[in-house]
Amino acid sequence: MQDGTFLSAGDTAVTDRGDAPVPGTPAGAIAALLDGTCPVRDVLDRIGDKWSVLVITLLGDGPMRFMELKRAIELVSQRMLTRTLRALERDGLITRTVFPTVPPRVDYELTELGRGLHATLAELARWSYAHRADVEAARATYDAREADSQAQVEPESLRA
Amino acid sequence: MQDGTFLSAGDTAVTDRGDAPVPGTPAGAIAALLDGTCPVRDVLDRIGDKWSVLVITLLGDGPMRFMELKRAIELVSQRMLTRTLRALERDGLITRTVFPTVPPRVDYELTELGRGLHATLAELARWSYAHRADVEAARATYDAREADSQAQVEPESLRA
DNA sequence: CAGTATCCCTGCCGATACTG
DNA sequence: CAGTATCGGCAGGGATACTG
Repeated sequence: MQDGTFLSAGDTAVTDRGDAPVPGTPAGAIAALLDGTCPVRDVLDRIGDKWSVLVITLLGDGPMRFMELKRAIELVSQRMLTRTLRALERDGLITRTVFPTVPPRVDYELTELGRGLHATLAELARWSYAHRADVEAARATYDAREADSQAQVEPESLRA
Repeated sequence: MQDGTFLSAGDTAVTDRGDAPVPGTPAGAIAALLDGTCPVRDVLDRIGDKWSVLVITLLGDGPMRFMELKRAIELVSQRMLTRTLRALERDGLITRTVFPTVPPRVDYELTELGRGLHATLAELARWSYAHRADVEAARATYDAREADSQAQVEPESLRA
């Protein structure tokens, strides 16, 4: 299974660019990525949704109960918070502890696995934050060019 | 602006867990994250979509032209490939070079910024791949528990 | 070849109401 | 408090047809 592991996520380090000429393109790995066969896709799907990263981040500072999370995020609907928590629990990233009191109390906490992802996400966040100016500048430049090319087509509306 | 930077992505390293007790919960940072004010959300949105990571990965091995990418991914629609490439270009992650030949030829290539993200994504991919078994096991366990609890409700259908 | 334009459908997600 | 159930909007993304 060490043929076309997506992003060379396998055994060797590939932090920099092309260390291998790439045979023909890892078509197998790509197919796997789309089938849901690829473990990378799983994580991508999880962090791609609107709330998971937020929850993982909040739980990075220790366990919280349902309403604590709800109030902390505040813009999330009850439905989505529940779904998000269930998905994270299913993937073994958080634990769900029910205290059979009345009213009920449920604590959510990162597992060891969850803390690992939390750390990796922090890496990504750090990169994003460090390069926020570059991205913003790139967008400004791009949008300015767009506006210019539009300006050469639209002026007729002023001559009407 | 060093109050509640999301995921502590600011100036200090936080690779491991909670190094600060967290005052009250960084409500401001969370609001910013949802407003689109947060640079982390930008990256999350980008890598959260279906094709961006794939494209960045493929371009990690050098420039490619439109049809090369299309054929490499093969399941992507023309429409979505174009949109993905435009978004990446706008964010300054790739460059688009048009050769005014006939038929036209367009090359896409990672920028310096893009190569940085490529490296960070490789980190994430490596983590995902390294822990794929844990996630799979967690899911199996979870799903088995689910099936069990269902089994105590459903049997009536067998007694009908 | 490298796109743009149009149609359409699925599923994500929010709002609301109800329950143990 | 901590959920589940149901309805509905709308954006992401695919299929197809057309263009420079």
